[in-house]
Amino acid sequence: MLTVSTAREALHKAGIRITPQRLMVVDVLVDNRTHPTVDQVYLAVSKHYPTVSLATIYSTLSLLARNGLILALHGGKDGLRSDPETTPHAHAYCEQCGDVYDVALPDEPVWKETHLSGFQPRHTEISLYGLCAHCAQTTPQS
Amino acid sequence: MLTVSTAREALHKAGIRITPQRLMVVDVLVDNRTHPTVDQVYLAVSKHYPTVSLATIYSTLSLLARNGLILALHGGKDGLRSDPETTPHAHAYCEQCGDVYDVALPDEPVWKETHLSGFQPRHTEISLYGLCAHCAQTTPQS
DNA sequence: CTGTATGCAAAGGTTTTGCATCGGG
DNA sequence: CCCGATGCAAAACCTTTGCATACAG
Repeated sequence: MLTVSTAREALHKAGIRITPQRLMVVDVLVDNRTHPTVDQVYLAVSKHYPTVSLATIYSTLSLLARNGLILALHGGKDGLRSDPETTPHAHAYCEQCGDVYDVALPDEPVWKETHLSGFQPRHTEISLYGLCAHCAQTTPQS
Repeated sequence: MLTVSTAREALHKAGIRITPQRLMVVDVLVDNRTHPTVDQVYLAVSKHYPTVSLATIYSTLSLLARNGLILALHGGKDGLRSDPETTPHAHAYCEQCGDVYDVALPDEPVWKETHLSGFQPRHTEISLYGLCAHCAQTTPQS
């Protein structure tokens, strides 16, 4: 799980500059299980650092993702979301309310190595689309 | 696997009008294993139906997806792609050349029912990001 | 000091929308 | 015939880019 010190360390080791903006983005994501959109991260950082720009948020998120510190989620329709939990798990997107939930995976690998035919995966994204428990009640059947 | 007649039947059963544009989109996707982007579908349909509009392609693809006739893939960076093969399988996106490959899955379900905590999945998308066999050679390591 | 990161604004690309017209059932 | 589908264009949206300035190391 992401922490400010591990992020500091990892970025330093990769020869990447530690800036207050980057630390602020990390700080917003630490222990954050809400899978925030880029805009939500931007707003949260803005509160403590009002002059930050959206472009910096994008660049920082992609930097953190490239260095394996966070995951980039492409499932929803609100654009990119971020997840500080990088251990394997799936994400459930509610098509009604838009919320995103974590879903645990079995320990066995999901796909067969022999079926990759030479493809070398770097990261995986498993997305479930449907209705969350709450919306399934209020919207019985579509 | 999608065919023109199954599509006709399914749309008719759902009380949805059969239009030449819609049939043309289906026709482009039948037996198509290239995971075409929206634009590629548009161009292919345009060849036989020059007055078709991009908006119609979007609406038709979303219609077919809503009715379970095709899958919508959100993995790549070229926007939405379509897949007429709706049985469970994963997709491998090459970050170098952008090509999309099919990956077979084991027969066992991927996630634990008990971990869905009430979420009702309607469809699933499993995306692998990395380098395809060809690009892995030419671009040894990043 | 030096070169990278930032902020700003503008551009880029994809997808959606509004509305008049067309045409399938 | 009628209501949904289409085509067109504009709008909305998310994300990237270019460039001058600021600042981390």
